[in-house]
Amino acid sequence: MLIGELAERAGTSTRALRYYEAHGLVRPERSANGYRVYDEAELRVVREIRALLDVGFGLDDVRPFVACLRAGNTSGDVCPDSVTVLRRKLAEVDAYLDRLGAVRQQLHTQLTHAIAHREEPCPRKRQSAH
Amino acid sequence: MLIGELAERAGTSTRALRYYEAHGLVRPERSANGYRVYDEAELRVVREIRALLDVGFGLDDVRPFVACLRAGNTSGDVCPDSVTVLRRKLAEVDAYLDRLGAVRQQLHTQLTHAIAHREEPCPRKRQSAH
DNA sequence: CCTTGCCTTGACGTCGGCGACAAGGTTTAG
DNA sequence: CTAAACCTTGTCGCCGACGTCAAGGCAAGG
Repeated sequence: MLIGELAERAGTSTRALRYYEAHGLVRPERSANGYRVYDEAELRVVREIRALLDVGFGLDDVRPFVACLRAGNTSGDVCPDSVTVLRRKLAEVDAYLDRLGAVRQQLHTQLTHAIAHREEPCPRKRQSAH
Repeated sequence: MLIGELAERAGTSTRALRYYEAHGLVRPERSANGYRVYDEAELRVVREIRALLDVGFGLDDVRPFVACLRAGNTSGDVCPDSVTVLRRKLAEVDAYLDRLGAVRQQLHTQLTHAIAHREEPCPRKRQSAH
């Protein structure tokens, strides 16, 4: 399988695949003419990468999952390093949820307050008049 | 008041103040030697900017609030344009909360599943043996 | 031979809110 | 005179996951 086919089957771009490779997440072989050749297993790897990136992981976070798949597991999640990352990410998400909740609360307060005090008590202030 | 003092009083940097100015949010006068001179009102403006940026607003989102303050209001929230932005931002935050909630759910599922299937049923697979 | 459609390796652009540095002017205190 | 501590404009760096040319090689059909 060449890069174009893999990209399409994995729902991504050739550029992304080369990017992953440059960062050591994918290692295709090369045919005589220099083309990248991927086997079927790489399709799963790339899909794992995509899935994790879509959830907000960075490439570094993804590495353990890829290694886990390469180790022969059917899921990239089951290895200890992956679990560690999952825990950390879950904690990060929780923290972010808290922050966002607080922000939401503040915006809500601000909005209701603003609507209550529409355009302030006095319509137009003479600001520089005398 | 010069830029350094304003920066300190507003809890930000001189770099940030010049940046806001470059984007039309603050307009200091200039003294004879070319120094930026701010009056007290600008302190409130800058604090409004900071507060909104800290909540996740972009500079463009902040503009209406600044204009509202400049129009003579004690709060930057009360003008219609500000209210519009507040509504939009609230909606954005809500949408993001939903997404993050879903992500959290998925991570949680993934994590519990991973812990349940620690290192897969079969300890070590002979992958190329044979 | 030519075109079409793959593939290759660079290398710069993106988005935002600044940080950091360069090279210089001003004012004040010693 | 000089150092210190302000100020000025200008420009590059950052972070991340790519998008988007650029310039060219290779395979295959008409």
